[in-house]
Amino acid sequence: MLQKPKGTYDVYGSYGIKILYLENLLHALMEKYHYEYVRTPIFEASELFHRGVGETTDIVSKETYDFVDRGDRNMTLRPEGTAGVVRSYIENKMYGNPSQPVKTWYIGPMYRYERPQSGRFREFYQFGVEVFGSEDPMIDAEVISIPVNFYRMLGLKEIKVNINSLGDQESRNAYRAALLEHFKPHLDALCEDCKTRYLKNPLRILDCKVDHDLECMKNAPKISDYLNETSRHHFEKVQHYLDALNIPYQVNPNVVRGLDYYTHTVFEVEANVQGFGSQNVLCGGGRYNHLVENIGGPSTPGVGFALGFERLLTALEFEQIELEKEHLDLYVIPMEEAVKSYAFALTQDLRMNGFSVDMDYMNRNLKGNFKQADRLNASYVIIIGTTEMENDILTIKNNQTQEEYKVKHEELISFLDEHIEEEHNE
RNA sequence: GCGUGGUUGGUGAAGUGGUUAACACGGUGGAUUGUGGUUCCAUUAUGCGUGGGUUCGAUUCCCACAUCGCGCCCCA
Repeated sequence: MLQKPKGTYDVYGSYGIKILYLENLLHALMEKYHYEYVRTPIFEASELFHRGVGETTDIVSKETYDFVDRGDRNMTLRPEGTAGVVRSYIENKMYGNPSQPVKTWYIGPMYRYERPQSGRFREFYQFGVEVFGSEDPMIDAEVISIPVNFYRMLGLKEIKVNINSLGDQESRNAYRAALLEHFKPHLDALCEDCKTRYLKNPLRILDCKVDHDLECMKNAPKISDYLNETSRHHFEKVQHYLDALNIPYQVNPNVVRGLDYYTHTVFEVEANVQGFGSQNVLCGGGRYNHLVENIGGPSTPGVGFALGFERLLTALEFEQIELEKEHLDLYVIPMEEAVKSYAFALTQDLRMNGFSVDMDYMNRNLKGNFKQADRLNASYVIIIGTTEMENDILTIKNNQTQEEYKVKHEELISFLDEHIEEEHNE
């Protein structure tokens, strides 16, 4: 038996209904926020993902899906959305748009060569947002508000917003130096991973789960003490605007995010779901004022975030939140061979009039057909026998109340408009 | 990449070195119920992840591989 590749999954059945529901919800939400849709290639020149990300590059490249195409070009399946959108922003000269800032959203599959784990796949779907061209802290708050509102709409109650500021380049460098200085005498006490982090990415030591309780972790220097005037001011404004939106948050100095390109605001949204394990961060993002420049564009500030679908759906499951159910307006039952084409044509006609309609294709008996109608969660059932066909009068039954009606064929649409409209309004 | 536990039908699963792979749900057909959602009957895996080995014989033992789960690394 051929199997799907490791770390991938098929979408079908009820999972498909959920995914489409989430996507439609996000689509509608983005229209309200007035962001524009962008779609970039699933593969890009490898170089794109290896630039602007700083010194963790060697690690990052090991976790991407790389391949050489027939023209000997090094290509990489995108591991995230930001780089591609930034590339597109530069290449299409969106910085020249008369309308600024440029606010974009995207949705699609991403690829990382990692060991699959709970809520983590090699092919996974992300939704994200990137805003270019404004340094206003209000934009930071707006971007944070998007996942918060989205999760609220879904009914996730136990969410926690953690924010932090890494400051501008100057602040960040000063802080980094202070961290190195602080941990130097304690190096022996740190775990092996943290020793590596000390060399590669000292900020991430603060994130460590193993050394969490060490004394030298607790009294480590705080980024807030190293923010210069501009950075401090920006961060205060972000909080001010979040307050204005009534979004609860927590300033958490340990939120540092993985990559080096972040400046000023960084944030994560966690789900505090029972039994959800270590993978409880639902989304993350921040401001990147130098990324566009690093990738070869004009100096342009940016803010963005991304959220994963897989982990979100796991969280919704844990919280037992039900999304859309399968629903059908009408189920058509032909009672015998002779009326099948009549029933078939009726089905088609009703579909073109805006109803969701299905019918029996299995030659089931009446009992089996009612069962099928229940399975499909049909609101109404139309039973067609020879009598119905000859008189052109249809037997239609409300599947919940079991009320039965006889309706002339030509009056069917207005009958349904009336009755099914009611259902939708309930 | 490292460690660890799984892999039996449409689903949840029990089980054993030797030909009936339990039970439940679901599916289909039939009977009964005035046109279904009740009850009853029948039927539903020549098959136990893949490949090799041990054996007279393996779904059951051993090895390898694949894959899923959990933890670690990493998390853009």
